[in-house]
Amino acid sequence: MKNNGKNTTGIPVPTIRRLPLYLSFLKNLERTFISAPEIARELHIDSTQITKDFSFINVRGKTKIGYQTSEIIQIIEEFLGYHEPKKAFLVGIGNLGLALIKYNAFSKEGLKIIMGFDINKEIAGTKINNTKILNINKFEENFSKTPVDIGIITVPSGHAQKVADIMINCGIKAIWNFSATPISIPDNIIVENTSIDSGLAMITWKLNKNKPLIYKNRIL
Amino acid sequence: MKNNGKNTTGIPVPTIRRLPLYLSFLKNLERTFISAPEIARELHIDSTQITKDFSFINVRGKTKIGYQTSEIIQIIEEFLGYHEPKKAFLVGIGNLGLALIKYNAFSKEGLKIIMGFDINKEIAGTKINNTKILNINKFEENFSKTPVDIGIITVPSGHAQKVADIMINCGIKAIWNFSATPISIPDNIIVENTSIDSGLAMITWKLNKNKPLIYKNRIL
DNA sequence: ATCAATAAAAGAAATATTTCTTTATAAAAT
DNA sequence: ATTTTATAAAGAAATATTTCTTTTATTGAT
Repeated sequence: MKNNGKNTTGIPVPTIRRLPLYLSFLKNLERTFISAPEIARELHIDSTQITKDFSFINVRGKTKIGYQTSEIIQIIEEFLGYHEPKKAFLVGIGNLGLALIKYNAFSKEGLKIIMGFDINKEIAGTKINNTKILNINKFEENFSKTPVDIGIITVPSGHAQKVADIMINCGIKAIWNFSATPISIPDNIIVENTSIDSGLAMITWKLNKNKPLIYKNRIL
Repeated sequence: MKNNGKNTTGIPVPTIRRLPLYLSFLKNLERTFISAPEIARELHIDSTQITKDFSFINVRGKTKIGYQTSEIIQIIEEFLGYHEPKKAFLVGIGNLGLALIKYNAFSKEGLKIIMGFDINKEIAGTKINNTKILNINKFEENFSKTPVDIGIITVPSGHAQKVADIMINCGIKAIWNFSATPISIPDNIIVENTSIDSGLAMITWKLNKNKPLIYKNRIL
């Protein structure tokens, strides 16, 4: 099967994945200016990669001084759309679903989980952190009333596809899939698989190899 | 800063990250044989990439027939070390920490969280899913008694480095960091940052770009 | 038995990403 | 004012990864 989509933006996907890392680091920093080599030492990322990453999103630094932290933060947040919050429905009020609903950081990162759904009838009608939980059969109805951009899937593997189908049917734009099973979706819908298992795969593989540094760059 | 570690194994990191995906897909499959093009259609990954990935780990298929599912499963599990379980201590019994401890799949994936720790004195002494929860000041003591390979960090951002320091001090081999803040570690310790934020960054960026397919390969 | 079709395998090519090298610049020190 | 030093910036090179192309093998159909 061929796949003809191209990364036409010129900005590498790994760069985008590193941005939240920079953001988190810089926000905990009590400094007005910081140089790329300094960030490099702390984050164990090659310093030229940092300057390259910054240049992709048009963050400019001053020779001998470094980059202005507030400017980097502002530009990254702007780039990632933190200032125009996206709404989401979450399906699967298990442990992970609960964790995500309660995860405070999302609100600062432009994500609002405005409703949760589950098959379990006992939790339907309850509230978690001001987020209403409803039965999954109310998904479509609520979507029509208040459409959201993102559908978050935190159900057990076996049920992920069914949930995805409901979301697709409603016309959702993006699906964030936390289940271990990959889901089938039409090509015009955005999917992001955040698989905990992939992290575990990396760590166990590194452990088995028993080498200190496996790959050039720590943050893929 | 230069970084001289090389990926000397020849097997690409993205390939390793895709392995759990194949595994999950194949385990839900009631088939003795499957071809790469078929997997490709389901997973939306280029079929030649699948054959390449399989060839890296010495999975061999038969022309016109495809690959034997049980063989792929067996080899991937072997490669990722699922058969020789790794032990872990987890620090930070918040929502995410709880979710991970209760996450059943780990046991099948070669990870055993054998103890949990937190600063909250109220939960010290309790049990979650047969996993003892203790005060963080008991970490070192328990580590000496039953050393583990992996330390899992699920504390809020501000505390991640402190926890990492405790782990490093005990001589842990690998740290799996779920906090948003990157941690500083000596180069001989394995780190894996599983950042939920990086997934969110991707999804919001894709949404902002509003294009159907952003990158050639969906699973990085 | 031969032919057509499907799919794996291997290698080549293309692309993406990282790393290195050089140059330019501005601040600090002499 | 001049020199030194730290650092950003830009481009080149190297490397890694993906995608394409060709070859080969095997099944099933004629």
